[in-house]
Amino acid sequence: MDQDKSPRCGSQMPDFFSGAGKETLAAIENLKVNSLLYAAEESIYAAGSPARDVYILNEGYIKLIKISTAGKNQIIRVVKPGEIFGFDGLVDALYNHSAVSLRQANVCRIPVSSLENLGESKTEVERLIMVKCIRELQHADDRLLELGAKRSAERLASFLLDWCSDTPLDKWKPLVLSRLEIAQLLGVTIETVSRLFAQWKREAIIGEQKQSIQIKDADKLRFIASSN
Amino acid sequence: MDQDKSPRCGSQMPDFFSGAGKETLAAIENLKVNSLLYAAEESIYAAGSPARDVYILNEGYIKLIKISTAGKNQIIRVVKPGEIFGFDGLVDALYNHSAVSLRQANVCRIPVSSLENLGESKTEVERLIMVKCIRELQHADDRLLELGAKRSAERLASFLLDWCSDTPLDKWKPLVLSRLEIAQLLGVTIETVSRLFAQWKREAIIGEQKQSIQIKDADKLRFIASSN
DNA sequence: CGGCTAATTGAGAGACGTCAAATTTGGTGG
DNA sequence: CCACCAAATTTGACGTCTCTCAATTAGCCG
Repeated sequence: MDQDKSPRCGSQMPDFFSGAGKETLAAIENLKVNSLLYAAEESIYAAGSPARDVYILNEGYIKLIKISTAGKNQIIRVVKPGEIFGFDGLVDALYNHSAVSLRQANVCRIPVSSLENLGESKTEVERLIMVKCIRELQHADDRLLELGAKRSAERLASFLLDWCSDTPLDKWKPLVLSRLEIAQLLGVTIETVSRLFAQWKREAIIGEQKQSIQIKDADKLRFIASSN
Repeated sequence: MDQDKSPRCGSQMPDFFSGAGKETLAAIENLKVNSLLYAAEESIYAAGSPARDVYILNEGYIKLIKISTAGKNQIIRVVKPGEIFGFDGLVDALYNHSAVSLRQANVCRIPVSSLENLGESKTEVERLIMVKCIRELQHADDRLLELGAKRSAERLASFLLDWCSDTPLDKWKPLVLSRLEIAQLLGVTIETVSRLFAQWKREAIIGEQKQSIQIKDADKLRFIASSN
């Protein structure tokens, strides 16, 4: 797993650092961090294990999950290409959640220790991480509102709108998540998700084919997303 | 509101900076930021308004809230003394949530612009904020699990355990939140909270007197918090 | 074409929300 | 210090959304 012939970060500098200055880019480049390939459903790190590395997702999708003492899975967040994740190690000894690949994924693994030794560039990297953290915190705020104050139809509708927000209305958008995973993300059951999908397909609000979805009636979906 | 005779930050350096070096402390001191006094239920900033300042809570409690399009309130987080909050302005133009004092509160207001002009110390402040952000993100992870995967009794039980975690079992801990606010924090109704309180008081799991609570049977409460 | 998993669909139960009324609490002024 | 009022909390009865359990169907891979 560790030694594979995938290109190292240098040859495909992660999006995450796109805002960094020249010297920082060079410093990162110098780390010669290898990128790793994960198949679907592989564990990248587990909650409670030593948080030695920070990760950047080059390609594919990752889910960050937590499991309740009662054994229920909750998907905290879906990581998209270009994003950094797993930075608990900058503050704590252990990861606070688990990371699992949704499908084949290509990630850069950067040891926390090498970030600490970046010298001049360290502060810029910390600034980038601070910025990313603030954004993620805003996203977490939004999700807390979803889970705390909305019904299942509203949650699913806003999820679909958000998921397809980068896709033209007449295009198909790959739905990387299974029904179960959507359920675990939204804090509902798989049956509830399935029933809403079925209903909305009948009502021609959305379409689905071959793991891809399309929003056919965005207005109606937006109405559902925000109507008690 | 702006001009009040409360001491400025300098005379009571906020806890948040306690980890900072000498020079940074001096630089912050130099900002001569005034502290502000808020009565209960006053707005400190509103979601969607220009995020010009960062705040540090010296004394009292603040709730960060969001309101859904359907009009439901969700408490995102309760800010405790020594914590920084409202740092959206470091990244975005607008606040992503609203901040309201729970009771009388004393806060330091620091313009984002003055943080930008800290010179040498800027990077250390950014690092402190990064650290705080990562911690808050971990806390948000935990709350997403609560709201997404747990029943009302489990949510309330873990909230009480968390709220009282700094208090000896035989001491009374002031409960700053009303029933309504607890409900808005946990994503349930006020009636549900009230019923659980009543039941647990009957069963001598908790006690309550004059806005303060006490956990009488921590084991039982922990069991409830983690048992489906 | 079988065999396996994922997804759908139905029926029934239960947790929680909603609505309404009763009770307590806290604050105010006499 | 007490009476009084408004707001907060409690309690009950009822409805409903969502979960649970179970059976069926669809989709996919060898």
